Amino acid sequence: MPKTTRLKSQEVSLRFRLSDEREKELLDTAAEVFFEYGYSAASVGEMANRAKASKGTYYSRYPSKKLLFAAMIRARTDQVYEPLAELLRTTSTLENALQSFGMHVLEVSLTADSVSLVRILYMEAKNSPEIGRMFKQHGYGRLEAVLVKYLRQKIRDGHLQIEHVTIAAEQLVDALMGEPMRRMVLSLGQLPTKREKEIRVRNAVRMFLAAYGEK
Amino acid sequence: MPKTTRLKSQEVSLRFRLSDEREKELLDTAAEVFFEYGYSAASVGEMANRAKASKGTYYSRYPSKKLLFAAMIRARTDQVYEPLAELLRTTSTLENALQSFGMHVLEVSLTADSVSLVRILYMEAKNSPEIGRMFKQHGYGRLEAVLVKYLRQKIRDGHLQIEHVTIAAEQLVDALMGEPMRRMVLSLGQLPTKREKEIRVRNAVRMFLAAYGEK
DNA sequence: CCAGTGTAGTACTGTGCGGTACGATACGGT
DNA sequence: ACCGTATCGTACCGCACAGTACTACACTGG
Repeated sequence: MPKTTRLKSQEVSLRFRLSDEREKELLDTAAEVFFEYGYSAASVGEMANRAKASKGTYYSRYPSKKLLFAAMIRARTDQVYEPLAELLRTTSTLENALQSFGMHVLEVSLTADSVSLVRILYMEAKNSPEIGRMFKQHGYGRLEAVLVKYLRQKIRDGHLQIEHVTIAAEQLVDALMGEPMRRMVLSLGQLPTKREKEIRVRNAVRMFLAAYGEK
Repeated sequence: MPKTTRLKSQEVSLRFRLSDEREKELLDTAAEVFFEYGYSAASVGEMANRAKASKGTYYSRYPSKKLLFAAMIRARTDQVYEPLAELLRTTSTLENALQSFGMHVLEVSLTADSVSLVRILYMEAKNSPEIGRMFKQHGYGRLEAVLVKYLRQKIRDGHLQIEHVTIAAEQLVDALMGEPMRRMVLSLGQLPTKREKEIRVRNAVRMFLAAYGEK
């Protein structure tokens, strides 16, 4: 904030050519430390050490630990959930489309990084509801949106009959990844095997189509 | 734990008549503070103040903050999930049984307390996998177990056809409470209304029966 | 080669916490 | 009435951290 002000007051600045890269490094390191210790126990000094930076550098770019955290969350959320925007462009069967959508969702959602992200978001959303809102909006809300849009199309085409589309979409996604995600978040085991993912996806999709598909 | 040992070694002790109550108070206050601030940011001093106790009292009963936390988690987990043991004793229709099971699960899982519990568990399980295991074992694992047992019975009776019973059970429960729980944990809104609960339960159960029920 | 700017490194301040120690007190059992 | 024990209240220690300040260096553009 003070920095921004200063930049503005000098109008044009030529200082930040490599700075984008460096900013990414700084935020990645911050994420690493935040994810490892949790918000409160994470120390900005530790981040500085790992990033071979100094606390001053962090504090010159982000006026407080809290705002550093927010910036990090925003960057990571975009990073993890952006790839989902393109899903379901497919033109194949309904079943195949949902099947491959499911696999993609599991693939992208069950990485160590996104698990850490989810974990810390769940915790910090308690006292910062805007964090929760941000995650809904830029995070898993995207996933839901793309699925709902697809489902509505298929309803118009007469291939599906769903009364509460949003709820149905949420329930499909939850059936897909609820337990695997919980297992990861609770440190109860390794990532599911490809085989387990397939079984889960197939069962969820079948259940969904049995209830809402044309017959 | 040390207390228990001491009791045992002296065989019969007459010291702790009121102590059970007091222990509950101490752990409840600890939970309050832990839930409010998160593990790291919670202070034992604050707990002592709120409980009109002294830090010494806490430290005489629990040798460290971490073990206090563990004791608290254990107590809360039992407290929240014990009532689930009796579920599904019902003798009514399959659909009605699942329906009422679903409503009970939502009822018991979506209280402010159990949401706080889940939240902090998700966070702390990262570096203490035994916390995660404890929660699985004494917590939502009970829920799963009772459902699986019931489903197996109904499979034997020929009312259900399920290949992967455990996965099916998990997916049913996730479809039931995934989104409402997430909304609570992310501080995205109020508890679902009775009407929303009913819709979610009905849709989940229908989906489940459409896939696995006799037809 | 120089001026300007960002930053690593480090030292410092203030604060708050985990954990300990201890005196005063209340109370139940003999 | 006396003893033993648990606890309260409080003061204390050591430490770690957020945030600040300053110095020395490195780079970049002219």
